[in-house]
Amino acid sequence: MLYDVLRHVRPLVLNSARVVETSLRFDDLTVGMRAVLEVLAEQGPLTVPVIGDRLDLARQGIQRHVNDLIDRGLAESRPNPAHRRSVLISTTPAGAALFARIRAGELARLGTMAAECGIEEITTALRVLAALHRDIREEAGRS
Amino acid sequence: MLYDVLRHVRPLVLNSARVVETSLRFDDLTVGMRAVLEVLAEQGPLTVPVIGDRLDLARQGIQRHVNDLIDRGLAESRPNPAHRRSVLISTTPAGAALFARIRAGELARLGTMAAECGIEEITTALRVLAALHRDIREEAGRS
DNA sequence: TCAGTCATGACAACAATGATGTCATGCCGA
DNA sequence: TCGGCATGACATCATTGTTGTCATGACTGA
Repeated sequence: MLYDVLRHVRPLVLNSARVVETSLRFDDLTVGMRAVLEVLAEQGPLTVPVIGDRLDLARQGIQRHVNDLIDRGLAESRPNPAHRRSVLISTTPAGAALFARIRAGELARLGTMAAECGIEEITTALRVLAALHRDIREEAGRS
Repeated sequence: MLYDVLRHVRPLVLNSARVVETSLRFDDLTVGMRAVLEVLAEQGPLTVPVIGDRLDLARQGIQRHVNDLIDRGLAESRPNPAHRRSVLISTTPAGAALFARIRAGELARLGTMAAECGIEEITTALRVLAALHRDIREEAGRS
């Protein structure tokens, strides 16, 4: 049963990435940059390794996305009072505004989907996914 | 709410791919080859374009995985009675046996996960994911 | 204080994979 | 029969996750 859940999520991620990507292309963004922008917009200034933890990705790849965002003026680095080398990354006003617009568009599209599912069903799905994610994440960490 | 579902599935896919990949590395397989092998093992002989439809991927990429599988003796092509050029791809006995072993291992690992979720909750999650997948797939197809 | 260890940024190389384009050829419907 | 389409085969490219390296700052324990 969980096996069928996992079988569904891969094409789901693929297709949602495609949908998101076509919208993003207009703004010259990639899905990776969008993911980093989301974390920055929601969780305030963070260091690159911390962003990697949030997204379950290595810091090296995050660094690329952050550099790309800075090049586009969507993110900026500020001094980290707790660490001289490890700077804090945050969105610029332009980056925050862009991500707000992107998310609004995505929410509008999502609003029409899975219409037959009630809020309690979606909540249940979210809980199952969170539990599965937690345990698979732990299993992945063992390697 | 659906937004939070989508936010969970991406790292979930990433981490499950990592877990699966470490097991697969032992057999010199990639996740792409494993995905094709799964479709072949479950849905009998199929043409390359049909496999692509099942996985929501372009036939060109599938062709690479199929060629790799054939190189390893895990899949083979047989004449297609309905089409002279478009051959049918099927698993070899070795391929079927390998995938059965792989899946057994994966199921064993999955058995310990999301233990606090009941069968009806997982069923609900599956239904929500299927509905979301269906609508996002349609949205992706429009581009 | 000092030495060893770790975290971090910066940079590089690589592999997997999905996207895209092309071309020749077989298939199918008008 | 002819034109459009599907298919295999081949090629190229971009994204992205992985891995390794190195210098430097931070931290910990003796």
